[in-house]
Amino acid sequence: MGKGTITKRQKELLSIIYNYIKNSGYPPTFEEMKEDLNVSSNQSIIDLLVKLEKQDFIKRNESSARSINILPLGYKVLNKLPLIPFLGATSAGAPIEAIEISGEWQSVSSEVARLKDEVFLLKISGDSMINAGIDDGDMVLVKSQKEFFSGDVVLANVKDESTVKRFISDDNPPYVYLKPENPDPKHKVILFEDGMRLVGKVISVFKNGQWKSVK
Amino acid sequence: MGKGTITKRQKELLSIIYNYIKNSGYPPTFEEMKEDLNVSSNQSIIDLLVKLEKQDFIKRNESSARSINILPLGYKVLNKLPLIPFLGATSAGAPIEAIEISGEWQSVSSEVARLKDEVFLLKISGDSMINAGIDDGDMVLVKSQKEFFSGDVVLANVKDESTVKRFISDDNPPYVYLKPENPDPKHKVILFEDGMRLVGKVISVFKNGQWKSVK
DNA sequence: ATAATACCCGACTAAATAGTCGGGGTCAAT
DNA sequence: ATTGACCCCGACTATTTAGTCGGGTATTAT
Repeated sequence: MGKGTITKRQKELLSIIYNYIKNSGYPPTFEEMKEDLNVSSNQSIIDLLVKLEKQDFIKRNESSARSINILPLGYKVLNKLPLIPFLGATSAGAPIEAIEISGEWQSVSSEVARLKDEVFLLKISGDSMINAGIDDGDMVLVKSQKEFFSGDVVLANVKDESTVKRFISDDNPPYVYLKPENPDPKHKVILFEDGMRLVGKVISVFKNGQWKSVK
Repeated sequence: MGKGTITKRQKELLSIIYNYIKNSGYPPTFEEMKEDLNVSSNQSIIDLLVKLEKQDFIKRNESSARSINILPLGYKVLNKLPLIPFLGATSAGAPIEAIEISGEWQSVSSEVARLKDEVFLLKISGDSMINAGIDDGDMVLVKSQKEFFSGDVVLANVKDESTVKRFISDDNPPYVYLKPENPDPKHKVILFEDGMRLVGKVISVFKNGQWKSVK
């Protein structure tokens, strides 16, 4: 068997690693893998790990404890993503709400908590960004970050409200403000002032059943 | 300073741990934390870890390498969840597609890959479940799992297709099948047979701009 | 003044952990 | 028959890693 395939035993170990990480938040040691795989020799584990690594299912940091990463190919071969080809035409994710309203979701809460910092969806209300292709009721994907460039569509906290606008910053003359994308004069620019905070960048918008990137 | 507060140094270490996990997928060792915190003694790290632990910001597995978990309170104190109160009225998540189409997302790919196994969204095509409140074009949240109860709305793989139906299993007399929720007789029950596989439970459906749970 | 708290040092020990060495058995392909 | 891939054993070593010991300083509250 060559590259690209996986044997039963290799898959068993990969699955053990996957489950261990899922349950404890960090990867297993050799000892723990030996126990779970029901073998007594370190060499057995190493043999399998080396093969998993050669096929790009995992990555290891040598001489370092608990340092296995499962790579995308690894998740794929574990059949943990059986729907991906089907999902190709759709989209996927984890609504924070669904996770927080029910105790049923505790087991994934640590991963979700970590993920929540990175990206989240948001429902838009208002029409101040229609020229950027973001309409009332649309859902947008926001990536939480700290550095922004002029021209980014951002999610900002202004006083007690959150708003999505285009962020403009120019040095000459120096000015910084948030700009609505709607020609109607009732939408005014918001000068950047103390207490305002940029929360994240708006990456894409869900429209007509699919995701489009925001420019 | 008592329980519930956090000092500057403690927060620095917590932040170091957070970033390390985010970047490598597993927690740091004492040595790595010493380096990042710029101290030379293990005791410095232990002092801080013990205090973080007492305040329920982290959990450790004693005598075990790289075994720090950041607890929900820890994420909170790190101010990594600034939008949660606001998001309360909306929904959030990480579209798999958005992550895979752009190189920009590599840094979160390992978390996302892990999460993808747990929950994902799916766009429904067909009207076989309209009586369960799931219509053509709706987006549903599916939780990947292995145990199901009779009555659950499930995502099943039947031959080469995936379908969402209600799963029925009864002991007396013994029968197991998938049931459409549409009175039109063109939708027939699907008897459970070899090769069929239940992939996950349909938890909620996105409709009229908000998530509703599926019953 | 004294005590308590937070943070730190450097040298040390004990345990956990990854990795090595030199084998062996099975199975399928050549 | 022989080879190679795959998986395994048991004893071993080297390194990494957590934790200990006995201190110290600066700051703040009592």
